[in-house]
Amino acid sequence: MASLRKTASEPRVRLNRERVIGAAIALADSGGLDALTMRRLGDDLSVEAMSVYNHVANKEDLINGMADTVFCEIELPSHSDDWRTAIRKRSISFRDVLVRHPWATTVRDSGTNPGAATLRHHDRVIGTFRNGGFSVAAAAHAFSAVDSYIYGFAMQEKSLPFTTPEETAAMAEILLAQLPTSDYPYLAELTADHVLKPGYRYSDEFLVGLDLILDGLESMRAGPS
Amino acid sequence: MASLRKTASEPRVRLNRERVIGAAIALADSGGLDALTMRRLGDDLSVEAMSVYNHVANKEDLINGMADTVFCEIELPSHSDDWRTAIRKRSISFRDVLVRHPWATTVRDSGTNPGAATLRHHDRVIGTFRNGGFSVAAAAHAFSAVDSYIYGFAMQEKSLPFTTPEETAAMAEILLAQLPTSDYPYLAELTADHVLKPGYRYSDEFLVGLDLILDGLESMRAGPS
DNA sequence: ACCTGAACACCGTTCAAGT
DNA sequence: ACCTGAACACCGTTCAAGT
Repeated sequence: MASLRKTASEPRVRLNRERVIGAAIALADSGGLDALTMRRLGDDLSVEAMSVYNHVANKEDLINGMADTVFCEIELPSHSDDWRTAIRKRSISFRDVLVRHPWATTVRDSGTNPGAATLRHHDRVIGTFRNGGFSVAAAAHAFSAVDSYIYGFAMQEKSLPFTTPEETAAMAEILLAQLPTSDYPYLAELTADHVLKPGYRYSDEFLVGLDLILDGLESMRAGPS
Repeated sequence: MASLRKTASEPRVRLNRERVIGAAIALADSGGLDALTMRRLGDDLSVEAMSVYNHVANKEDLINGMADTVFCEIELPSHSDDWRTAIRKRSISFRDVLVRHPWATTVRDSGTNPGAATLRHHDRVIGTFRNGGFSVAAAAHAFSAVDSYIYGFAMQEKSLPFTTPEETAAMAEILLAQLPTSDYPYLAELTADHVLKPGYRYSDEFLVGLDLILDGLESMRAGPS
């Protein structure tokens, strides 16, 4: 029944790699990487699961393609901004992309053979540091520090079982109620005096840490190698 | 055949949660989380796969248990060190643990109901900042920044297809040879002038970024909230 | 050139049955 | 109380067959 198209005139779009990857991203966005199944992907494309293999070597190739596509969504550092502004903007954009595609935090396209989008992006980031006055070594340090922070923050954020301030507060109340507060006094203090403050949002921590790192990089740039 | 014990006198150790989790960690350490299969785990324990369910609710429960166990391996921040030394030591220990158990980088025990080891560890880290003179808000910032960095660094490190300087150099040569260097000039420069330098090891970047963050935290602690 | 259906070797998990 | 075997509903992937 599911294989019957609604009308004979339905224009049956030809399958291609781009459509396959797009549908796969949509599937992973809404249900996580676990929901991404070749059979389910075929369903979404109104095709048998095995047809997908005509456009993708295997699941690993599919996921690499997804990662490279998602990398394209990250705003490249602008040439007209100073290094700090440029890196700050692209870092914020990077995190936004990881929030939209949480599965991407655990997928490493860079592994063996990164896609073109990934290479171009990395080149531009390193170039931004170099043109901003960083030595080659300092640019390597900066790149590593900033991207490690972004990936790690996105992963921590993803693992939180709440997002809105209301959810956070509700969760914190429960945690605090069932926590043996005498065993974990500092955790209790942090929860009561910080997390439960009105308007608290873990995501606000992102810029605090990012600016802290950018400040450090500015000193590194100005100071000795 | 596999179900026959070698000798009748073999002392058949009773299964328990601890042994199950230990074997699961060993399996994931050597083959990644993909290699961790209930059936394979049963094999390693000389038991049918289904017996594992007597000691573990399901695979998710198993993985949570593994994460909490691994958290115990992280050196707690010492009470006798100043905050910076204490956090630096435990951060290095944290990364060491994630290098030993790479699968743990993508597993979040903290999610819904963190284990006792995780809670105790977090409490001690926050306490170290508080006793070091950080306000509650600053301690929250510090905790978030440091742990995001550690997780992210471990993830990047895990995804690299090389570890020793020799492997790195070999990999960099190949990359450089097949890279259209005119399209990616800065990536090429970084590879040629930095990565290919004798003794280069990506893991050395860890302390550079960590100390940069600790410097920033020291300013935050001393300066205004 | 692309799509299909059946098949294979796996998964996690349930459940009745054994001891 | 713990372990087992068969079974169920899934996986990724191969391959011969269709168009």
